[in-house]
Amino acid sequence: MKQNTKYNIKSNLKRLFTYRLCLIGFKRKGFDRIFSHNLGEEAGVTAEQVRKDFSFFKIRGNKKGGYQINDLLRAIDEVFKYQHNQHVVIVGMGNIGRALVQYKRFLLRKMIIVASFDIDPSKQSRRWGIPVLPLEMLDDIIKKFHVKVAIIAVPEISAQDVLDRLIDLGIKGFLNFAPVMLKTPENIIVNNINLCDELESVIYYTEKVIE
Amino acid sequence: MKQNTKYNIKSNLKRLFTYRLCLIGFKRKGFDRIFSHNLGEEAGVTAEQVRKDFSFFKIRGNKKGGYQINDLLRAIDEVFKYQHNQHVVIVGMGNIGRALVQYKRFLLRKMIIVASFDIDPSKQSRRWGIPVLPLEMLDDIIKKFHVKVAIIAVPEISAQDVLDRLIDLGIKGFLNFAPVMLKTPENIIVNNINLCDELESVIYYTEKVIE
DNA sequence: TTTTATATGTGAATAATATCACATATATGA
DNA sequence: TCATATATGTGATATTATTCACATATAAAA
Repeated sequence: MKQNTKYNIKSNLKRLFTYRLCLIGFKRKGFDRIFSHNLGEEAGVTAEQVRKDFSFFKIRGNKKGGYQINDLLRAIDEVFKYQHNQHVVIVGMGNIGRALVQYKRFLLRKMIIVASFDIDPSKQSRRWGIPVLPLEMLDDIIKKFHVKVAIIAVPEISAQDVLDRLIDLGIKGFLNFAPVMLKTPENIIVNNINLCDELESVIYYTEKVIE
Repeated sequence: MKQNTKYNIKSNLKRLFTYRLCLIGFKRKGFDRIFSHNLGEEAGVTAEQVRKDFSFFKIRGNKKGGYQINDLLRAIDEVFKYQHNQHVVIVGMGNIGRALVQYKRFLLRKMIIVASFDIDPSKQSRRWGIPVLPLEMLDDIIKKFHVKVAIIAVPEISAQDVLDRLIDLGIKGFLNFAPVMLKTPENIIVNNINLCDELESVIYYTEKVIE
């Protein structure tokens, strides 16, 4: 299995996120135990799929007794190495960037946006809770907070430049909102989110179902 | 192939988006013809994959001559039925909602956010270009603009209620940013975007590569 | 015009993923 | 405590997705 730039989140990992979401829902409803059957139904997969996935990630339940929800959540957190906080920087303070720095949920999962960056001096204030800094300060911040992951929310025209620069400064993983295929060396992870594509595919399938 | 709620974008459709992105890039660089080999390299897949995908979507090239980029782009647009504008509503004017209504790129793909909605009366102004309306007006707008697709950007606690209400009003497809598994009847499409999951999976793979 | 080199398009082969089926362990109730 | 019903965990099987391999068409060159 080649670890490469051109890269999709493995579907079993994706399902693990879904399971977590479902488990949190079940917990909220007062359950503390769950069976693969219930979880599968909620997550939209078969019970066997759930068990196979758990098996893959070395998560084990009790024969006949199912799974303790708290155990499962802890085990899933374990997969994501939840012990320590993760520092993240974000480059580009446009619409998307501003939304993300204010997105509180990252904190609940111990992902901390330590600073944001923009070339536009007029944006360089503390208006949005965390500092908006000039790109010259990337090096300092990345070193100071041991940042390994960055969010790219710049216009597509400058995305490749920003990426190259961040890789030089030691960033290994990217969440990219710019609609371009970024070129990277081996062992650099880029997860692209293309909002247009996401909306468009909804429209595509909606029309497919309707007709 | 069961069309269901619990639902992932087919990977060949996803690749079609990637191809488009690459093609736009090639075009910008001055190319007007492309071979499956080039496109595959750029998109991070094999040339055979490119051809199989095109074949699946009934997109055909010229033996020996490759593909005209403009033809390809037109054919891809055809897959997405690009002739007419698509009206979309968005519910929830928090961080994410506000970013999306200002996101210009939707327009380039003829996806038009015709109105946004929020229960908070203090948000009900025209501050962000399009009107922010109370939810009571959903029915009017959906009828007036023949809306079939909605973006849900409300807190998770109210997402299911909003979804149910929108389904009642005839919405068939959803782009959902609330981190919950929404329950829907058959033939309703929900595409979930979970920003925490996306960032977290970058971190996951980044740590995997590093170690 | 004819030749030739080369890119497409697609069945066949392979690989990856998901489901089935059942042996095993154990929670539950008698 | 013991019997039993039932949920897990996982090899075997089926399905789906990708790659291989090559016949075919044709753009480009002679």
